[in-house]
Amino acid sequence: MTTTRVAAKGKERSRKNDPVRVQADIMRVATREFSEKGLSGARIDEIAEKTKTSKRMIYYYFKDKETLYLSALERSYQQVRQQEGELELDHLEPIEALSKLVAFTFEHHVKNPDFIRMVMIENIHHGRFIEQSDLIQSLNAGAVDELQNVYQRGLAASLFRPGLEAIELHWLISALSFFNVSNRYTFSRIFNWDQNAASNQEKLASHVIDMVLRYVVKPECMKE
Amino acid sequence: MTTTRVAAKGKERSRKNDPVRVQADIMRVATREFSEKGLSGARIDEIAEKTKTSKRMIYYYFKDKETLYLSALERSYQQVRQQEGELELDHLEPIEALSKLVAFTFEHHVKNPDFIRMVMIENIHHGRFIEQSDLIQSLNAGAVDELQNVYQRGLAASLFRPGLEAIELHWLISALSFFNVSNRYTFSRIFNWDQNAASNQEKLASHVIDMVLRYVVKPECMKE
DNA sequence: TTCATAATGTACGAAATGGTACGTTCAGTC
DNA sequence: GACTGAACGTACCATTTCGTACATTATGAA
Repeated sequence: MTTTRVAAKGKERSRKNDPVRVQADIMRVATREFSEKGLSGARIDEIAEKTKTSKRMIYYYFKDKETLYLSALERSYQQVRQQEGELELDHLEPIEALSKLVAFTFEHHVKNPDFIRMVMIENIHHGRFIEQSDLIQSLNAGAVDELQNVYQRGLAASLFRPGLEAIELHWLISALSFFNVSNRYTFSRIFNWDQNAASNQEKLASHVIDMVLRYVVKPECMKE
Repeated sequence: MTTTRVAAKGKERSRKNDPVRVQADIMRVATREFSEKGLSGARIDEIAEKTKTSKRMIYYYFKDKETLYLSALERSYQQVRQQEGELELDHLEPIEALSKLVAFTFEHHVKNPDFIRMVMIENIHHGRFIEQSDLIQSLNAGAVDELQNVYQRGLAASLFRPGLEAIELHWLISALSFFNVSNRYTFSRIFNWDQNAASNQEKLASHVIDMVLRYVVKPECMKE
C-alpha cells in the first residue's frame, strides 16, 4: 500500500509539533474555564474546543481533570506572585511604606479577579488540592516578609504600636482586599449598593488603607 | 382486572402524605449538598438518596435543579438572619454596643460555615440567582440599621469620628468576619499557620474588634 | 360512597461527560 | 534512508446525570 506522504484531500498543510505551545495553550484555556465555572462546572470537552489542539492532548499532558485543575491552580498562584516583585518600599519612611503596601495589595486583588475566583473555588474544596502542592507553598513563603520589614522599621522609629504579628496584619489586609473582589455580587445585590462603581471603590480603598494605618500607627503619629 | 386495594406483597404499611415534611426534608438535604459541593457539583440523585423521599418529589416541588438551588440559597439566608434577632444593643453605651456588635458578627459567621459557603458559591456564579430573589433582598434590607443606630448614638455622644457611612462600616466588619471562614483552608496552608487553632481564632477575633473600634472611636476616647 | 386532585413510587430515556483505543505524523539519531 | 519514541487526531465507549412517563395511593369534598 503506497502510503503517500501527502496528507489526504486538500489539507496539504502538515502538522507541526510544538509541545510547549500546546501545553501553554491548554493551561491558558483551562485556567479561565476552571476559574469561571469551578472544578465540577468546567467541562473538559469545552476546554478542548477552546484550545487549538484536541481533548486527546489534555489527557496526554495532564493525566485527568483533577490534575489539570491543580496545574491551573498552581499557574494562577505563580502568575500572581510574579507581579508582586515590582513593589519597592525600602526607600520610603515606614508609614508611607505601609500605606503603599496596603494600597498595592488592594489594587492587586482588584486586578486579578480570576485568581481570586480560583482561591474561592479551592476553599470550597476544603483546600484539598492546594494541600498537595508544595510549589504553591514555597511560592508564598516570603509574602509576609516585606510586611514584616516595614513593621520592624516602624517599630524602630517608634511610629508603630508594638505587639502586632506580621502574619496577623497580613491576614487583616488580605481579608479586606479579598472580600472586595470575592463578594462583589452578593453584597451589591443585598444592600442595593453598587460596590463596583468607581466612586465606591475609591471609598473602600481609602477606608481599608486608613483602617490599617489607624490600627498600626500610634495615634499621636497619625498625620492629616 | 380486579385491582385489589391491598398493597402488594408483605409491605402492608400504607403511605402517608406529608407535603410539609417532605419539602422540609428535601430542603435540608439539598442545602447541605449544595453548600458542600456547589451547584454543578451537587447531584440530584445523591440528594434524593439522602432524603426520606424520592427524586420524583424533588421535581414535584421544585421544578428543576436551579430552582432547588435558589430555594436552598433563600433558606440559608432566612435561617441565618433569623438568628440575628437576639442581639440587644440599645441599653449599652455606644462603644460597648459597637464592640459587641462586631464580636457577634464575627462569631455568627464562625457558627454558620454552610451559609458562608453558599454565599461563596453564589458569588462564583456572579450572583446570577440572588439577583432573581426579591425575598433575600427584603430579608437583609434592615441589616445595616442596627449598626446605623449605634453609630448615630456614638456620634451624638461625641465618642465616634464623624463622616463614616454605616453601609461602609458594615462592609468592613463583614469582610473581616467572612474571610475568617471563607479562606481558612488556603490561608492556613499557604502560611503554614493553623488559622483554626483556638488560640489563633481568639487572636483574630480580638484583632478584628480592636481594629474596628480604633477606626470608629475617637482616639482620645479609646479606653484600655 | 364517589370523585377529583394532590402526593408519591418505579422505571426509564436522552444527552452530557470523563476518559481511552487505536492509528498516524513528526523529528531527531544511527 | 531506516528506525524510534514523542506528539498528535479521530472516533468511540461506559457511566453519569438531569429529567420524565406512567402508574398508584392518599385525602378531603360533595
